[in-house]
Amino acid sequence: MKVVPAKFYVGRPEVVARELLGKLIVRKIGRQRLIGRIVETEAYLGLDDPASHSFPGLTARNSVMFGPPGRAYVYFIYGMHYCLNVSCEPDGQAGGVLFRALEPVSGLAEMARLRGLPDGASPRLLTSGPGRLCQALGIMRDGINGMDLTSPKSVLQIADDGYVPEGVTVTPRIGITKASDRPLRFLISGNKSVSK
DNA sequence: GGAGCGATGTCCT
DNA sequence: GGACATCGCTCCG
Repeated sequence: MKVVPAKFYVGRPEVVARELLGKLIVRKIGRQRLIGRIVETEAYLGLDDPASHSFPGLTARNSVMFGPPGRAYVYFIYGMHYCLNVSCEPDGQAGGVLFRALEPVSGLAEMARLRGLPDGASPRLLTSGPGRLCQALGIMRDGINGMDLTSPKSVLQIADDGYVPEGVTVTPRIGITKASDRPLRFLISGNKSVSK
């Protein structure tokens, strides 16, 4: 199992989003390691994508999207949820991939605790949805936004254990009002942890 | 099991 | 002041 290098993220978001399927998100909290397999992603493009946070141009909030590839972009939405993205494209160009769902692999009891669910709760409820997966991994803006996901020292990383998805399904993106027709959502076909 | 809806903070106009 | 890349609860069948 090795950390995915920064050059992986230099490409276009729709390519990176597709290739991230099957990779692992590794979250270190103290001695614990919470691990989930990426089963659903969405690509958000740059200045030509009205649904993207980078569409209005560079602001304080979206600056990570315009920065170097492989960094965590975390934002707060609907007054109570966080969402996790990774920046793509070279430094100076906007683009990113939203993580929409994981399949829990390791640390399920701690994920349930962070979610406020009883130990032994259905794995589906832990990390199927962008807000849920952030809560299950203890991800918020402070301390995580801007973090380099390609550094072995980071407490949040993307890793590759060689797993290759059998099938990939492409659909329009979910929960957006603008540009909701573009096929930029990617998921592992038939996976139980994909969001609704 | 599905439709409807309220909660609630931050950012940008 | 309004929109928002969401979630979980209620109510109905």
